[in-house]
Formats: sequence, C-alpha cells, structure tokens
Amino acid sequence: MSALRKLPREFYLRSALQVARDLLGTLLVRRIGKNQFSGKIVEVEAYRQTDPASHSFRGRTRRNEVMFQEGGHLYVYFTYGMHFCSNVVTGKEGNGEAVLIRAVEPIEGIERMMENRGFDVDRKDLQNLTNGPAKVCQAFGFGRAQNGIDLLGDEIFLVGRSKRDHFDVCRSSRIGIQNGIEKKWRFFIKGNLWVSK
DNA sequence: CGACCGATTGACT
DNA sequence: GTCAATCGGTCGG
Repeated sequence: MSALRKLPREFYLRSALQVARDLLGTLLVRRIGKNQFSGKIVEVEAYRQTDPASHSFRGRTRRNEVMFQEGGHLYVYFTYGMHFCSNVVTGKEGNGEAVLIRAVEPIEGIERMMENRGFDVDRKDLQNLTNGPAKVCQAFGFGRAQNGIDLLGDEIFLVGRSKRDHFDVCRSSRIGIQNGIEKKWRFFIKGNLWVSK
C-alpha cells in the first residue's frame, strides 16, 4: 500500500465506458478535517450523452452542468427526495458523460461511516454500509456541497489500483433504469461482497 | 402551474 | 415479493 498515487487528469479524459472499467479496483478517498474515508470501487455504471438513460441526454441544464465539465470532477445529484448519488465525470469539457459509483468496499474510516449511516456500533453486516450508490454517498458524507469538486484536489480523489489486486470483471445491464436496458454498461468485481444486489 | 416520476433504500407482508 | 418516503426536475396545458 505504498506507491499509491492520485489518478492524473488524462485518466478521466476518455469515454465513460473505458473509465468505468478502469475505475474498478481504484481507491476512492475523502479527507475531511483529520478524518479520512476510503474504499475500493467495486461496482460502477457508465452514462453517455447519446444515452436516453443519462441525465445529460437532453442537454445541459443547471442540474447536470457538472457532467459537461472536463473529466475528473465529481457529479453529485439528489434523487427520490432523499438520496444523493455520486459520479466521476469523464471525457473532454462539453461532453456530458459520467460514471456512477454504485458500490465500494470500505477500507478506512469505517467507524465514522457506520455513524454516518446510522448503524449501531456492534452491527456486523458491513456489506450494507456501502453496497449501493446512495449508501456510498451517505457513508462518505457526499451531498450538494461536493457537487463539482475537482478530483485532482485534496478533498476527494482517486488512487490507482494495486498491481497485486487481481479480480475478474463482470458486466450487465444497468440497475434502476428502463430506457437503455439493452446496454451492458454496469461493471463490477466478480464475487465481491459489496456489490449491490 | 399541476402531474408525474426518478441512476434508491429500508421496512414490511 | 410489495410499497411508502419525499422533493426537485421535467414536461404538458
């Protein structure tokens, strides 16, 4: 766990499909005060502008404008009147593409994540801590204030995956959408306990 | 302006 | 398996 470094801008300046696949196994890090949260990304979904399921499909609006920024920003949106979901923006400025972070395997800051999620301290089913996009946001404390944050900064960023971490990648239809169900744009790590059901 | 519904979750039959 | 919670975005009149 030593030679870990922040993913560079170029990593994000590619299509959402490429970035989605390569995000598996990377470490999502959030620093807040003296606390640090981190988790390995184990499940993602790609959303592209030409895709009817994407927020960016009908063009740029106040809500989705972060999706159109240069790759390497965080797009956080509010949904169902109570949940936030977070995405990694990809591609060049002006392209409305992003990758939804659906699940992570928690690594650091687990006690604080449990607190954020309203878990009792003795709760043992830790897969339920971060096995869903809104659960990840609640655990990491992502909300409106984190929308648009640059992932090359020091508050929220991604770290390249360990070369020793070997896993099989599976892909499937995306979850919770109707339009675009035929596209297999959900990627996840085979057998990982934190992949959503 | 009103109606509909969503890239979800957790509680419950 | 079903369904309510809860509110901002989007679209039709």
